[in-house]
Amino acid sequence: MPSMSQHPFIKIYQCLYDYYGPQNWWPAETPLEMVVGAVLTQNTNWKNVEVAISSLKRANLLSIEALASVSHEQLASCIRSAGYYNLKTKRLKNLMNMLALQYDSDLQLLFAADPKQSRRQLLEVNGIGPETADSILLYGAGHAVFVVDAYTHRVFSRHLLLPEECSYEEIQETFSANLPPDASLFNEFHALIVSVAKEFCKKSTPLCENCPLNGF
DNA sequence: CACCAGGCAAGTA
DNA sequence: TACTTGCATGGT
Repeated sequence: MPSMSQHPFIKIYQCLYDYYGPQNWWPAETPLEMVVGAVLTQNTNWKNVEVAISSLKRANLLSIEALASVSHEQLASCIRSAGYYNLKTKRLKNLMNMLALQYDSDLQLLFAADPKQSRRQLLEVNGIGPETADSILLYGAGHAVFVVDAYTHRVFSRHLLLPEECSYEEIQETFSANLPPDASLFNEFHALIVSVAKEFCKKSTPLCENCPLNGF
């Protein structure tokens, strides 16, 4: 029988899952909504993103074609609440244009392609970095790609499970090497890390008092 | 008032 | 290559 100790981070995952239960990410009604949300939530509170997505729905702009063709001004005003709205307007349009050109405006073609190829294509878009690309691959396409974010680094470095100084790829590789490659597991784990970071591992509170991860 | 939030790219030396 | 800065709203 395969030993669980082949995958040391499983115990951390189970600890968080026992504490919080399933998180049911990504919070989106459609694949495109997920993709748009991934751009809008860059360095931004999710609550502000929800308002922006509602605004996009109301304006009937949640299609690749509409987002690509709408004026900069109208799109920017719709997503104003998500912050960096001029920047994110360009980023959304860059991404929609790539999807139109490279994937015939069909997200399913992007999702069905080899994840390494999809990732390269996404990273070529100005405004799409590793976290946004990997979020789309995991939560949109359902590929077993571990998503790293500021919370991941803070929680794991504070609990001495990762060094303070390490790159995105190093963190991602650490998780991949210490977990079975299971998209559902990666999905829940990332969302659970966000939950525990918000409750116990805040930037302003250097000590993670009563954190369920104390002891690892 | 200061600080923070599910990043990323461009500028500088 | 390694640091720094701009981007911006809304909640605590």
